[in-house]
Amino acid sequence: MSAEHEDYLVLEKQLCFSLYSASHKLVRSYRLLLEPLDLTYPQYLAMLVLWQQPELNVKELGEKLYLDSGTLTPLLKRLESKGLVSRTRSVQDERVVQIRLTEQGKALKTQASHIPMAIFQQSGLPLEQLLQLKHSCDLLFKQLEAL
Amino acid sequence: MSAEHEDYLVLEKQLCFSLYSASHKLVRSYRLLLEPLDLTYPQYLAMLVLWQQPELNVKELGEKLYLDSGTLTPLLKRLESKGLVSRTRSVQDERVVQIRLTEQGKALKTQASHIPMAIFQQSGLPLEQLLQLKHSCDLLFKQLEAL
DNA sequence: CTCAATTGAATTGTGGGCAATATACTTCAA
DNA sequence: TTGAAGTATATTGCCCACAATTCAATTGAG
Repeated sequence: MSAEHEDYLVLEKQLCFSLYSASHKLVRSYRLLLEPLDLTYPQYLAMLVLWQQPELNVKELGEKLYLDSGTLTPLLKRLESKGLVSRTRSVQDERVVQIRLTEQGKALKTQASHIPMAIFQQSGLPLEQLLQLKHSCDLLFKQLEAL
Repeated sequence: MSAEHEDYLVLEKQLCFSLYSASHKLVRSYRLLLEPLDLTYPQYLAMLVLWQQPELNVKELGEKLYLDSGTLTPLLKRLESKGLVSRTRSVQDERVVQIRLTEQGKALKTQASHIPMAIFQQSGLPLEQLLQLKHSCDLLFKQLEAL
């Protein structure tokens, strides 16, 4: 192993660890904000999609969130048990499960409206830097996707 | 709820989701590279620390990785069962568990030496942008930490 | 010196992620 | 029309993440 390569095996120098840690820290920051809504961060992400499109199936939701049914099925069952969504098999194609926002689920949007701004303020970073960070993350995602 | 605030409740506009998705995608990208080493990404992170500092206790490791004993104890037991580390209670203070790299654990570093470069190439982004991304992630982490 | 407070690790319980597999349903071509 | 291939969801099993709790060991104030 060359000394040159060895240098890269240092935790503090790795972008990946920074991204990994920042992502977990962010999820932890959401925890307090989401506690009053009784949602976890992945559940909140699912609700974000449903607030835009109140009815879609598991596959469509998975494509938006980049998550598979092994993750979504139990998550959606938990949302269902809280009365926020309904899960019903499609009549046309019985393989498909339609997810629908309930009235209670729709109502929750009001309580969530302050969250994006709250997180923005907690980040303490200028908007421009956050937008650039988002852009780089999106680009990185697409590059790794393409492989 | 103002329409202004409502606009922010859109998945695609959220930095947090971009960061979250990029982080998961990155971990998935490591999976193939780490498979020959029989390591998961969090296990690889622990090994990175140990390759720099072959002996430290659980608390010290947790401080470096921002993980607690609830995560590390089972992870370290798995590394132990693979013969990569040893776990022994300190004689001076029996509350402390010392983690030590085994010879096999040290030897694994050679097989890992190409990984940082491989990931860099897979990212397809210029070094400068990656460094800037890392810097923003580190800054975001510190800001959220400070609350 | 003693006992209350603190500390380090482990355990428990809940909730993601995700690969692999299973199952039921649908489609399509021979 | 039938059987093979493809599709949508669910299940299982393993691993991480973390809050809350427990427990033993240590420390320190009085």
